[in-house]
Amino acid sequence: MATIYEVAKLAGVSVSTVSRVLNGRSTVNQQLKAKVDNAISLLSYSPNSVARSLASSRSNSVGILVSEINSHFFCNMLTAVELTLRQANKHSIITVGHNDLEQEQEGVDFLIGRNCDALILHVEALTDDMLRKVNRDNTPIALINRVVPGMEEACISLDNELGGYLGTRHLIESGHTKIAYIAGPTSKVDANQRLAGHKRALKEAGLKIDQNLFYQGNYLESDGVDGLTELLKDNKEFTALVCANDWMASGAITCARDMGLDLPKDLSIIGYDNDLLAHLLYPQLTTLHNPIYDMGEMAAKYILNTVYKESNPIKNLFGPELITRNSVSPLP
Amino acid sequence: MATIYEVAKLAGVSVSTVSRVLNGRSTVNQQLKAKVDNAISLLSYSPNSVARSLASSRSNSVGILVSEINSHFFCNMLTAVELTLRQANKHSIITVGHNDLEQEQEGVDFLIGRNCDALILHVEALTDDMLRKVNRDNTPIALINRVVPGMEEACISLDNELGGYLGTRHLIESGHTKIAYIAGPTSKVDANQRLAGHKRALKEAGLKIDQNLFYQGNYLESDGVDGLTELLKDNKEFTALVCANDWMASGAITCARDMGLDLPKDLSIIGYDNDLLAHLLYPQLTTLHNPIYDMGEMAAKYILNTVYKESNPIKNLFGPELITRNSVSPLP
DNA sequence: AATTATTAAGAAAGCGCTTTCTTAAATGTG
DNA sequence: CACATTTAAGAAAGCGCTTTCTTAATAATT
Repeated sequence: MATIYEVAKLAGVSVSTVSRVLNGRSTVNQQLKAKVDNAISLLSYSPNSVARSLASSRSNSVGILVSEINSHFFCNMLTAVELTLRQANKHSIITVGHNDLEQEQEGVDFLIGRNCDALILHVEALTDDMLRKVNRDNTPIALINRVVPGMEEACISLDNELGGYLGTRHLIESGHTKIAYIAGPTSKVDANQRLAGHKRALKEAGLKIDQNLFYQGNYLESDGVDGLTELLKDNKEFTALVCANDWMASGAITCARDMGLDLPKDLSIIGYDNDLLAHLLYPQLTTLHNPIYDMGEMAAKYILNTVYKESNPIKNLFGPELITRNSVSPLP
Repeated sequence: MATIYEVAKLAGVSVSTVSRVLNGRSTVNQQLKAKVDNAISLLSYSPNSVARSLASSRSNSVGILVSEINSHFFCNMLTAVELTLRQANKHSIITVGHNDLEQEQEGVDFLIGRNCDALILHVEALTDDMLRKVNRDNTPIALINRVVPGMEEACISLDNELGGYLGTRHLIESGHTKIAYIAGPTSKVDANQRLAGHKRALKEAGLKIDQNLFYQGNYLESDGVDGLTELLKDNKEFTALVCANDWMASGAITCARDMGLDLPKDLSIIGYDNDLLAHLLYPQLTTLHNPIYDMGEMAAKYILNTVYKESNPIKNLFGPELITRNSVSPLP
């Protein structure tokens, strides 16, 4: 790899001049600029961004840390973030934290050590204090799916409670009154919010909350199977089932079919997230759209605003939207 | 952020000594080491990897460039690569090329400029020559799903032809003789290989290749719908359908159901890739497993061997495996 | 024409580390 | 005890850039 010195030598100018044409800042004489450009292409020179970054303490790249990378959900988010940043000529450095405190911590350190101009995080293990500290220490942060007190304007999140409410209300409006629920893990804020919305809808309709119609799941497909199996025991009565995410709904659908139920006539099912799989299921799943793509885009735009002087309008709270397909049937 | 100087000052030693304990190379006096360790934790010092990388021209990170990041396929691969590297204490810098020559080129330059010790690439636009050049220029490369003459040992690929053969042979063994085919784009090597395998199986069984039973698709779900619609026109006779990937098979299944066909009795369908969606479809899809996770892991191991002196056994060619589910029914 | 203000380009310092070179101390040898 | 050999720690150079500081040349002002 050629260095800036070789370019300067070949062009017969100083390195400062080369640096200037490289960065297009101060005006450089046209002829000199031409010479430099020529030398650059002759040597097929490409500046070393590590050196650049060290010297300028900027890097034109933002660090992205996600919990996992093995689901469509995160891919969707990453695609949006990467694309938005790329369009602004910024690079993405993507790292994975596996929901583990140590790994998330290490990931953040790595990204900061790499001179990232900012971070976009989707993390669970790091505490609010840690996040606030990083933010104070001169590395701007955007947070997805999390609200940290004191840095609200940097948080892009989803109104999970509203989604929970809308889903259950849809069932109620379709005539259902006996509604079972398979919940997500209590350790996750979003799962609790979704459940809270469900309860609000029941309450509003004057329906009682029946602990017999509740199953504690963990967001996995198998929890849908186990949950519905459990709920169907003892001939409990219900005509509709709310699952806190689409994967559990998928498991429930498989289970219901295996039990010989005719969907959606015998049982209406509703999911959450509008994952890619929702429209592949049979019957196609009615669910709540989780606009994670848009949220990723928004987080990127927030960073472009704070670090790179753009001025995009920012929206911090996103609303889920009911997507009606074929897994809910009205009760007469 | 504290620097190595502050650590040295606080510990009362020279920066060289701090650097030595940091890198654990030459022996350092126990007492001094203790002092340094103490100073490090007192200042919660974390070395700047940009500076480190510039000084040592190593970075302990490998660059990963993939075509896209919005599919389960790539996520799977990335997960494997990231995990394998992480376990060896190496970091991953992930970038996306969007199958565009300029973007792929830029991505490679970015990663090299970031002093990546090596690259793992899943690219289509970059030419063989370009890849060989990068490889010669001192940046070791591993290639996934591509074979570049002259650097075979760095290429991890799938025997697509074999998969094509196995799928069609499975149908033939189940008694089918009239088999339609929805192909992937001719611009993709893997698509052509899959088709070649299909033809070999037909030939071997003495069946003729019928152009009427062929549809040219593009790997999209909608191509499955369009393809089957087209094939069903004019009452063409066939009892089985091979799709060059699972997404097209998914489209075909939806289409078949919409046309009132009873699957798999009226039509056997087989896919390719064993994408996550395969087991969600109804009927669950018989398909060929594409071991992309294992391939990603292998590519990472190859890099660990060449750059970081490990010595894992390397396998360059992976074989697909038939996964039988419920979308193929035997003909009497 | 003499002075000041502006501009363009070079010189050099510095970003935060690693690593080679040097020096001083500790150890071994006859 | 004088000398050679090994070892541990510090000094300093350098990685490839950016950016501030200088200086020289040009333009503007009175």
